[in-house]
Amino acid sequence: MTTKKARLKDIASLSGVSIGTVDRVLHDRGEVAEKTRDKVLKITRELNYTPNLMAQVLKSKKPYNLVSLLPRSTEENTFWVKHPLGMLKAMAELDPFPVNLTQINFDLLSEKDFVKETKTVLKLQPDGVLLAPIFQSESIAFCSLLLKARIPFVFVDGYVQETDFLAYIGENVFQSGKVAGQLTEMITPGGKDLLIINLARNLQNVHHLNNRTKGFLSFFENNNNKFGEKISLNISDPGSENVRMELDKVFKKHSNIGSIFVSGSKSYKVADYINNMGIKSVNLIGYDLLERNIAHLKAGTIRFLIGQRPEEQTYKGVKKLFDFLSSNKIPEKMEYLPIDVVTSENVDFFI
Amino acid sequence: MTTKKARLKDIASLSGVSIGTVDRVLHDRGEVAEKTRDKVLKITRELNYTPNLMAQVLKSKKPYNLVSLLPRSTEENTFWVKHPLGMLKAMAELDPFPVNLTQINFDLLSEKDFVKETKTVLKLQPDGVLLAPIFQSESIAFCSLLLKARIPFVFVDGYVQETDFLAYIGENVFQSGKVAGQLTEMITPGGKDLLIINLARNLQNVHHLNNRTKGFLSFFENNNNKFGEKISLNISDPGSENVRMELDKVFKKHSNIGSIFVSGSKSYKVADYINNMGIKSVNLIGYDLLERNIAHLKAGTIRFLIGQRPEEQTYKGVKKLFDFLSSNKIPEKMEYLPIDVVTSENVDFFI
DNA sequence: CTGAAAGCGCTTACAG
DNA sequence: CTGAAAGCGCTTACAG
Repeated sequence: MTTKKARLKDIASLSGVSIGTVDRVLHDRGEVAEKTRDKVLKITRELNYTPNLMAQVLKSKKPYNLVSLLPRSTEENTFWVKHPLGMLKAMAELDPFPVNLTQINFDLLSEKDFVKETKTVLKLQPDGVLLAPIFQSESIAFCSLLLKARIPFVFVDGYVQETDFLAYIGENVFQSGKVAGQLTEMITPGGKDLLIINLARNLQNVHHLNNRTKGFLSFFENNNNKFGEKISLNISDPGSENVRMELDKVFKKHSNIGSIFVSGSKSYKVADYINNMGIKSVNLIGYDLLERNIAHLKAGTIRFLIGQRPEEQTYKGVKKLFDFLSSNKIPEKMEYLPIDVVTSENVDFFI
Repeated sequence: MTTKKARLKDIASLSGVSIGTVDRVLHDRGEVAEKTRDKVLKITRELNYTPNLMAQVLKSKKPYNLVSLLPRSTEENTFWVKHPLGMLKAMAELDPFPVNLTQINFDLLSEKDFVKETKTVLKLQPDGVLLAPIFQSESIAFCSLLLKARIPFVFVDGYVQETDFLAYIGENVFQSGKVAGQLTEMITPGGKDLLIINLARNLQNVHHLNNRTKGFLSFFENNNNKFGEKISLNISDPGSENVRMELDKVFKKHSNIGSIFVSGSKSYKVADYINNMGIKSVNLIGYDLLERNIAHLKAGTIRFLIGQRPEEQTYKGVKKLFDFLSSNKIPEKMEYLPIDVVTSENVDFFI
């Protein structure tokens, strides 16, 4: 273990050739006699040679160009505001290395804009791509172009099974729903009804939210069910007026609701309603550490938020792309991040 | 932003001197005329010069020698088994850089051994030290020696206010107790008694555990108290026989216990007891993702475990030492890691 | 007080 | 097919 690192020079002298030749062998640049090649490779293995990254980087002028393609954070949807921070953190750590990152954004609600921006990405001729595959079929098309151009890509937020992605970093959606189910079970008195709300404008997201809801419900399957009715509500127009109307209807019909599970990141909309109506003793469980969600968490209207570490997703995504490009490191393909259970008392350490 | 990085050469030509002189100025190696010095510094600032880490590292042969001083993980106490993993992860990431790490361990239960090993550390003449200051006064003595030798040190697990540490990475102990209190409040039916157990052999740890307990109790101060009695129990001999005896006494006296809070990492001992006695519907909340705790969590005997990310503590500790030594980066002094709320449904993503 | 040169380990033309 | 040399940006003796 204390042997010094082997250098090209060492391999060269042991093989009886020059370092230029060694380099040609190691980089498969051809023009080397079979016999020389074999000998050099043998010695390389014996010496357990790994290149000195410092020298390699110092020499090579060509930087790696990474491109990210993520939804734009908007007034109406601030979930995506954290993702750039993770990328910046990764870039800061990689500062000594020659890497560039170009951030491209698209409109979360527009397939057309997504397709347009995929073209922008391709024009940049990136060495690696970080992608949130919000739109399924459009993402498949884009990824097949990346594959053809031999550009590795990493998914965050979600993944598309049909593509040849380098890695996915993000939530296990089903299981995070199940965690929400467990928390709900713990804090809801027996006999009460449960209200399950899918609240999202983007229909493409439905798949995602459905999986969470399935996970949520799955928790109750094998537990002796101590609750009353499980009421499902889909709200596709998240305008406050519409949310109020929809919830009015439900609460008029059901007077025994004990807990509400909101499968998307807009639980604050439901919390607003609960506050406005002065409804007491209903437990609200939602997702994502948006400012407005956190305000309700601290005020007590929301009991639990489940966090999916958006920053860590993009941070790790950038790192994995770089490690793959610079050292050929093949990352673990599916990296599920921890499902954070966040309350008013520990939220400050998560932000 | 797209301006190329300035090099010594650029500063040299703009200042009308050689790069040797520029280097002398930047490293304060003296022997430079005041006037030259000023000019060089001015240009350096103007060009926004930062040295090329790659070239710096490539040139300098001298590696940084880090030393860690942590308790040994034992059969009886497996809490410390995770800490080395974080350090190894950091070292793997720092592989291209010239850093070494020597791990020194001591007996968690012996001040004498700790003092002995501090001497081992000093003999190694480290460039930086990572330390778990288990024994207060002995740690103060050690740290003052480090200070005298101008060796920076970072605390994990706990910190000693009286010393001049570079950084602390770990839990906010009081607040983590408060989180436990909140969870307890959420899942315990009104009117029930709460049992609070300090279970640890090492008396030095009492301060630590007391703080958690204080945090736990503080949660109930400002909430209208819906619970019955709060029973405190200190068990200093964690032998199973003794634990059984102590708990027998308590349960004989109190028949209305709704939840048990164990302030240390040995909640599995209490869980063992609960299982053996066939006690039902008591909520158990403990700390740390030890194997035996996790087994009880999955089996349902423990409801919540609170995690303090031991791996991340040492990982970040090593990184901060390296960043400080190599780039003079002053880290945030108090880095409180998130307080993880762990249940049977999300535990797998934490291990 | 200052400059010129060697060298860290690698890659990249170029000469043969 | 192979070797010798230049150079990436920095640091470190050495000469003057």
